[in-house]
Amino acid sequence: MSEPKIKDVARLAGVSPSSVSNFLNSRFQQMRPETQRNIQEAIKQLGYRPNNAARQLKTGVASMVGLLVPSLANQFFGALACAVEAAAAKYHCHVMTFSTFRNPARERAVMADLMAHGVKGIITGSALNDTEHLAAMTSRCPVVAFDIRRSDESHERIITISVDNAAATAMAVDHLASLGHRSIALVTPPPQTLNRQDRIRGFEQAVARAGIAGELVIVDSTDAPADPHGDTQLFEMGCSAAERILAAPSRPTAAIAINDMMAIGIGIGLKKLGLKIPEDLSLIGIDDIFFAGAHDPPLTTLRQPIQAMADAAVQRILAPASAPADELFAPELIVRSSTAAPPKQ
Amino acid sequence: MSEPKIKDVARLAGVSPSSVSNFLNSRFQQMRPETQRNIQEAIKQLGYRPNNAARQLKTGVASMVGLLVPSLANQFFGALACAVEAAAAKYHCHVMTFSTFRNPARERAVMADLMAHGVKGIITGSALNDTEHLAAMTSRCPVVAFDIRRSDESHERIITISVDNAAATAMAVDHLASLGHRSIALVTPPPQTLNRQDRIRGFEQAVARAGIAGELVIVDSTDAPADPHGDTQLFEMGCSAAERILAAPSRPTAAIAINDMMAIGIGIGLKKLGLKIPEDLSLIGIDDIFFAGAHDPPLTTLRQPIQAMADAAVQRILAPASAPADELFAPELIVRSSTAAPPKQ
DNA sequence: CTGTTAGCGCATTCAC
DNA sequence: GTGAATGCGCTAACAG
Repeated sequence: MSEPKIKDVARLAGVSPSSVSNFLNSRFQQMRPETQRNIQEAIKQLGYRPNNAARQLKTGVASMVGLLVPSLANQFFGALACAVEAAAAKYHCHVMTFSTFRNPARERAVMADLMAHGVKGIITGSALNDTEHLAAMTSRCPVVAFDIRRSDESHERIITISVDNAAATAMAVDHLASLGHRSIALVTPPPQTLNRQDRIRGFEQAVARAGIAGELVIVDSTDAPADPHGDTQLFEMGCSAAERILAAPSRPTAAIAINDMMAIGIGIGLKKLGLKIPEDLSLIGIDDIFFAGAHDPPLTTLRQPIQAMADAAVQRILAPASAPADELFAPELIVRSSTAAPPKQ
Repeated sequence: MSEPKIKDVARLAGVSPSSVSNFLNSRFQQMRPETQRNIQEAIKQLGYRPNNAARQLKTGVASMVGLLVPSLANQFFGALACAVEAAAAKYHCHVMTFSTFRNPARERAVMADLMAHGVKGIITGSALNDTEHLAAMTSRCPVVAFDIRRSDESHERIITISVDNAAATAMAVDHLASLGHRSIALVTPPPQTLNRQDRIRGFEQAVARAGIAGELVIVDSTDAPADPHGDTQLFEMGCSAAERILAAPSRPTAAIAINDMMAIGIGIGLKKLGLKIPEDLSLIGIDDIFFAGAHDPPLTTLRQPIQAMADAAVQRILAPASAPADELFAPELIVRSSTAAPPKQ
C-alpha cells in the first residue's frame, strides 16, 4: 500500500538498486540496453517515483529555488512568480514561492525555511529594509535580488537583476517631451528604496536635459490604508494624488507614475475630478501589468521585460558561470492611449 | 563550513542528539529546565536549523501542501495562492505552488512531483478535463478541488470547495431585477465545466422565477488568441462579446459576465462602441478581483469568499476531522456603480 | 529524565 | 556491467 521504493524496482527488474539509481541519473554509459528496458518497464509498472527527500538528504541539494515576494495577490508579483516558474522549469527545477506580506520577521523566517529546504538559491522581489540577513544568506547559496539594487557595496555577494530604472523615467520624459509637454510631474511614494531613487534621478536628469519643468509629487503612504495582502496602497495613493498633481505650482500637463498600479489610481482619481486622459493630462506608468492594457484609456507604460529578467535570475542560480553577476535590463516603451499632446492653452 | 547538525548541538549542550530532537519537537514533558536552556542556547549559538529533508525522510511527511493553479499571472489565482499561503501558515505549513499553464501533461507531471515531495495534500484550482488522475491521487493524500465540482459520483474521494455558483448568478439576476431590468444576458464561454453549467442553471432558474427574459450569449474561446501565461482570454472574449450582447434578440438592458475578467472586457468593448455603463447597459461580474473595484465604473460583482474557502481547503488537509467533505460557500453581492436602473425607453 | 540504537530511501564508493 | 556496503541528518523506540 505504501509507495514503491527503488529496491522494489530493482527486484522486479532483476537487477540491483544501484543499477536503478544509475539509470535514474542518466548514467547508462555501460549498461546493457536490455537492462535499461527492464528497469524502465519495472518503473512504469510499479508507478515508481524517486523520493525527493531521500535524494536530497543524500546529495545535499534539492532541485528547488526559493522565491520571495511581498504578495502573490499583487499582479506584478504574480506575473513574476509565473515567469520564474517557467524559467526554472527549463532546468527541471521547482520553485517554492512565499509571500512575505512585507513583514520583516516573516521574511527572515521564510528565508530560513527556504534554506532548511535545501533550495539551490533564493530570488527575492521583496523589498528589504535591511539587506543584512540577505547578505548573510549568500554564504549558503546564491541570492539574487530582483528589481532591487543593493544599497551599498558591502553586500557584493548579492546578485541584482533589475530594469534600468533611471532609463525608464527618462524614456517616459522623452516620450512626453516629444509630444510637446513642457511640464511633467513624477508621482511617487517617499523614495525609501534605491529603486525609486533611481527613477527620480532618471526623471530629473531627463527633464533637465530636455529643458522642461519637472515636479516631484511625493505621496505619503500614510494617505492610504495599509493592506499587506492585496498590496493595493499604491492604487489608493494614486487616487488621492490626482488633486495634488493638478495643484502643483508648475501646472504639469503630464504625469509619470512610479508604477502602473499608481497610474491606474491616478486615472481613477482624475476621472472623479471630471478630467479626461489624455485630453486634460497625459499619464504614463511603469511595469506593464496586464490591467495597464485593460484600463480605460489603455495606459502608455514602460514595460519591464519580466520573463527575460526571470530567466536571468534563474540562470544565475542554476548555471552561475554563464553570466555577469549584476544585470540591468532595458525597459520598453509601450505607447497606448493615455499619452497625447498637451491641451492647447 | 557546512551546516551545523543536531549532533553538534547535542555536543555543545552536553546532551544526546535525542534530547535535542525531543526539544525540537516540543516534548519537554520531563526535561530539566536547565537542559532545555542549554539546548536552546546551543541552537542559537550555532545558528542551527533542522534539515527538512532528513526529517521528512524519517517521518514520511513534509509540512507542505501542494497548490495547483492554471497560472499565477491570473489575478484570481494569485489572490487564491496568497490566501492558501496565509491559511497554511496558521498550521506552520508551507505551500508549494505550481502553475499548470492549462497543460494536462504538465498538470499530471506536477502532481507527481508534488507527491514525490511528500506533500500532505493537494489543492487544485486548475480545471481538469479528466479527473481520473486526480482521483488516483486520493489514495495517497487528500485532494481538494477548489472551485471545481466533480463531474460525477465516481470520484467521491475528491473533496470539493466551491462557491455556490448557481446562487451567484441567481443573486445577480435578483439584483438586476430589483433595479427594474426585464431582459438580462448571461455572457459565458462554452459551458464545458460544471462550474459554468451551475452558473447557467442558476441564471435560468432565477430569470424564470422573476418572469423576465434571459438570454445566453455564448462566446467561443476561439474568438480570442490563446494565452496560457497571462490567462487573458476571458478579457479578450469579453471585448469581442460586447457587440453580440447588444445585438441579442431580447435586447438585454443588463449583462452578467461569467467572471470579472470577462466583465472588464465587456466594459472596454462597450466603451469602444460608444456606450456607457450603467446608463446604457448594466454590467455585473463574479469573483471580485481587485481590478473590479479599480475599474471605471467600479464593477458590481459577486465576491467569492476566497480566504474562507482557502481556510476550509487547508483545513480539510491539515485537520481532516473538523469538517464535512464538500462545502459550498455563499457569494456576497458587492454593489458598486456598474449596475443601475435600465434606460427609459 | 536521558543516552543508545536502528533505520527512513537513496546515491555512491568500492569490490566483484 | 553490477551488487553489497555505507552514511546523509534526523526521529522513535527502548534501555538505562
